[in-house]
Amino acid sequence: MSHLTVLRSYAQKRNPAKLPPSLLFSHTDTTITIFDCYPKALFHFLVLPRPSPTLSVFDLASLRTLLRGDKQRARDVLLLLRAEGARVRTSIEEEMRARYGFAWPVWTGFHAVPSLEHVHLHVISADLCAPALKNKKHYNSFHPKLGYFLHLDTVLEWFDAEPSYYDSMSQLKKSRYEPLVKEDLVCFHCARVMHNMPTLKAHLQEEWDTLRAKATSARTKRKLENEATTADAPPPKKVAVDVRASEGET
DNA sequence: GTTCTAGAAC
DNA sequence: GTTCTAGAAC
Repeated sequence: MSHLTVLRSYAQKRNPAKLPPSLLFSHTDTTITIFDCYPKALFHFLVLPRPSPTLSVFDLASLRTLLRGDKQRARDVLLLLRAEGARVRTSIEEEMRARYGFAWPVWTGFHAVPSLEHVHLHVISADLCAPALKNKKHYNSFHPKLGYFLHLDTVLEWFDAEPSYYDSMSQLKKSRYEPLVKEDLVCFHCARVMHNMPTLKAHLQEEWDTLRAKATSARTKRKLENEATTADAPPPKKVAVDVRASEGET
């Protein structure tokens, strides 16, 4: 089996439950959600639409083939992916709180020029802190404002635009998108230009650490205020020290 | 998609 | 001399 068609092979499984648990996150009658094998963020899943009698693997070869086939059917598939993507996002947010004590944004969208066959919706946490994120293409392909990463809601808006606009966008021309991944490394948090990948990765980690510190100190502050209004609450001395320490950083 | 590595960049 | 990128090979 070629590595280029590995996603198709998953989507075609009659019984997805037999996929290894290290790969399969969840499935429905119409979708299969897997863990990305090379996660580019702390949380990174792929939602795959499953073929059916009215939706062949050829229709699902890529977002491009899907959009250029029957338009109403394409919209229906995207709506299924959106619904499942929303469920996955909710699971991610629960896990974010459990593991890290706060939840941060999650992006759902497609690469304009995919490397693997079969439509796959990325559901990825907005940190881009992961060992498998190694080069400029990896980073730029998920940058939320660059244009290569197509947010699902943006693609759905194409359906309500002028038909000529839909026809134009659904071409997903390589010549339009491929140059984008070669652009400068711009931090998606603060828009600063980073001069190489090691510098960018260290900076992204700092940005996420700051995000976490702010979120958890805000929560601790709220908690302290609540306790202050409760007469019988014991003075939370250790926590109070932590709050002063983290507030001093900002 | 990843790995490997030559040679550019520092 | 070492780090880093980017293109070839898979």
